[in-house]
Amino acid sequence: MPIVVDPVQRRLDVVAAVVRVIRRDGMEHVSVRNVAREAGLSMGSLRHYFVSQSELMIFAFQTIIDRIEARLAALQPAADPRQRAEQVLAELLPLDDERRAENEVWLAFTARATADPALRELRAGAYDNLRAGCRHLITGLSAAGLAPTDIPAETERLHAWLDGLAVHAAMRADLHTPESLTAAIARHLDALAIEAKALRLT
Amino acid sequence: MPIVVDPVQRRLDVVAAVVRVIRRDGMEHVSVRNVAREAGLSMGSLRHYFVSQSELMIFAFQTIIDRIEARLAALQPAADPRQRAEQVLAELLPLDDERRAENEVWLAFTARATADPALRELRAGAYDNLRAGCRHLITGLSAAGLAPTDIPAETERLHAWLDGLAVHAAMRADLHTPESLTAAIARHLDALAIEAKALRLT
DNA sequence: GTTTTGGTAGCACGACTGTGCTAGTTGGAA
DNA sequence: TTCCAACTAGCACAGTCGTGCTACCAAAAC
Repeated sequence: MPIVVDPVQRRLDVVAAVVRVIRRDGMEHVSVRNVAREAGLSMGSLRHYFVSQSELMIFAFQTIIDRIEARLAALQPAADPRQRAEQVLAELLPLDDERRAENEVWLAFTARATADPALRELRAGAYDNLRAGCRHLITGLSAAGLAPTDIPAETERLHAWLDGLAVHAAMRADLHTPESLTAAIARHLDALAIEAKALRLT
Repeated sequence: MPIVVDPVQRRLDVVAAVVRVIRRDGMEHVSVRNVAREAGLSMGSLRHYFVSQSELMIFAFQTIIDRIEARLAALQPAADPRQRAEQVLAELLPLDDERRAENEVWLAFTARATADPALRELRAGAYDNLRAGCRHLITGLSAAGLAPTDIPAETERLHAWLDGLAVHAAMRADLHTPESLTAAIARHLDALAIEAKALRLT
């Protein structure tokens, strides 16, 4: 073997190249050749790590998903449900460059997944996981009297609001600063608490 | 001239073909050839109506945007702010096949617009218009005591929730029935009213 | 009648696509 | 040393891409 390079790391390097191409040129320019060039590999070499383009796309999407879920899992869970919710939601919104990139790429894959069965399945799984995470947050808040007791309804509302805000942040990054996004988080959580309190009094 | 066909109608027919290709095969298969075949035209004929692919894409996106905004404008505005809000929000969510198709295609264009300056501009304009519409609804609700008085904050919240729900409906059409979507609208508007009332009492 | 105009059709070109395939190269194992 | 597996490189093929271009046709204008 030549210079020993961890094959796992190589595959991740290729994913990084995919991400750069998507962000710079758009999903429609993600070809085997472009990715190979971006990764500094020959076509043949790239094909040694990914036998087909579809395998490459699936691995790239899965890697992005894994990274986001790993970051969430690594959070030191706050005991206070309100703090916990702020923590998790802040982790899921594009508050820094890394997450801005992730968010853009996520959207690109999400769109492509509509017409690609394999990507569709990955997307559905990620959707379900995020929905479960939202439900968990709402359950905690609700138990503390900080959210209404209709768990499914508030879960759906939080989930839709969260993804919508992420889409908006990707569409108009100039209008959505880290400050405005964190403020939006606080506002939604405040609203849930106020509503819960009002419902309790009736 | 041969059979006289309204050139405006022809262009709209081509847009319909674009929509079908996007829904059936995905945005990456929208080529001049595929669209021409889908529209029952030769390549040369298609190019008589659209000199370039980019002009075709821009016109198609603009047409979708116009159609949605025209449908909104055609609504008989209810006097009651709550009914008005329900009316408008229901018009913007994919409650029937026509709007499901529009929603899917809208998402595809939205993704493509990230790397295409011309589409980006159209998208930004549509975003601003929808945001203004949300602001209008919130202003009416707020004046009637049915929404908190922080107009910008509630506008952003409504807008994000709305677009997020539309994305979710496109991603998991099976989980988002017309019934669940209209229920979600009612729930969010109820929440705004409850919150407004609670804030007024403090 | 001829000319003009609006529309249709499709070939040709060069560029790019994914993938099959062969050849070569390198470093550790036998 | 020989051998082998991991890896790199890139050519070849068939197909698709957007677009430039010419040819053709039918009806309206002249």
